[in-house]
Amino acid sequence: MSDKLPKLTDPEFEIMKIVWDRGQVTINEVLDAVNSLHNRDLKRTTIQVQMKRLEEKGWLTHHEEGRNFLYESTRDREEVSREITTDIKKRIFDGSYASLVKALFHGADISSEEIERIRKILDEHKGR
Amino acid sequence: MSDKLPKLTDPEFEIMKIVWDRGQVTINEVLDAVNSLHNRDLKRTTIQVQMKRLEEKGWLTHHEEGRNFLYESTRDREEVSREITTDIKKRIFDGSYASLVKALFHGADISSEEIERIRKILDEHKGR
DNA sequence: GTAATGTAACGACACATGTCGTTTTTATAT
DNA sequence: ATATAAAAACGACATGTGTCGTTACATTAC
Repeated sequence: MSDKLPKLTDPEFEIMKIVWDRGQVTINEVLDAVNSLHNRDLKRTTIQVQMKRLEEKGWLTHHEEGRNFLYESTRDREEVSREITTDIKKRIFDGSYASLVKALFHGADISSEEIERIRKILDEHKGR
Repeated sequence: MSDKLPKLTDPEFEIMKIVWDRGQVTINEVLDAVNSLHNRDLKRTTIQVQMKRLEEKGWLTHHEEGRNFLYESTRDREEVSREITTDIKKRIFDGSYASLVKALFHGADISSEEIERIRKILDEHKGR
């Protein structure tokens, strides 16, 4: 259980997603990915500063690779996803799984496949 | 489906929770609740400014009641909860319910009651 | 009617965030 | 060794946040 890191802002989270997708990235890769994925036209320095701040906050590390820095995440994507959902559950739904799930499904059209998958997940937690 | 409002910060959300709990509140009620619930010692002006900003953002309205303002939420609590979970699902789990639920349950000890309740919720969504 | 008390309004300030332009460094190609 | 090109560092700036102190206003108690 690694330490709690400072919260991510939206743009920071977008960058983290790209880092998780690719494992190791240069600033330029992130720049291109952000701009094409989100139809933006951010400048290189913008991404650079964001990533520097992410490093200051402990979410990224880098090492030099020739002329470039290669950045990678310090945190496992799944671990972070879990933390986020758990936090939402606690903060918004008073810790109740059922309340969260109910809010999540309310008025939604879920495919039978999704429902089956979720059932399976439930089954795995039967024993405990 | 009301308009998307600006995101809430953490302190703002704490205030909204208190407002939802009570329906109509004065600034002093919120102040007392925040300070006792979270062991803080915030000043009245702090809460006042927060609530004013919440009103500017569209989350609260107020009317005068004698010497005080009475504030209330413009948004239904459940509706907001739903929006938040749906947003998390989209932004973090690429829209997959199953991924979210899986992350949520990972390594957790859920009571059989909770599991049953969740099963019921699933059943209700069977038909569609 | 005036004093005391409780509220709302105003203005402030430090820190974080999102975004860049410019300068310095470093590596590569001659 | 030097010019060029790419990348990193630096510094900046507007806006948003969290937190107050102080001032002005209204209500209640004499």
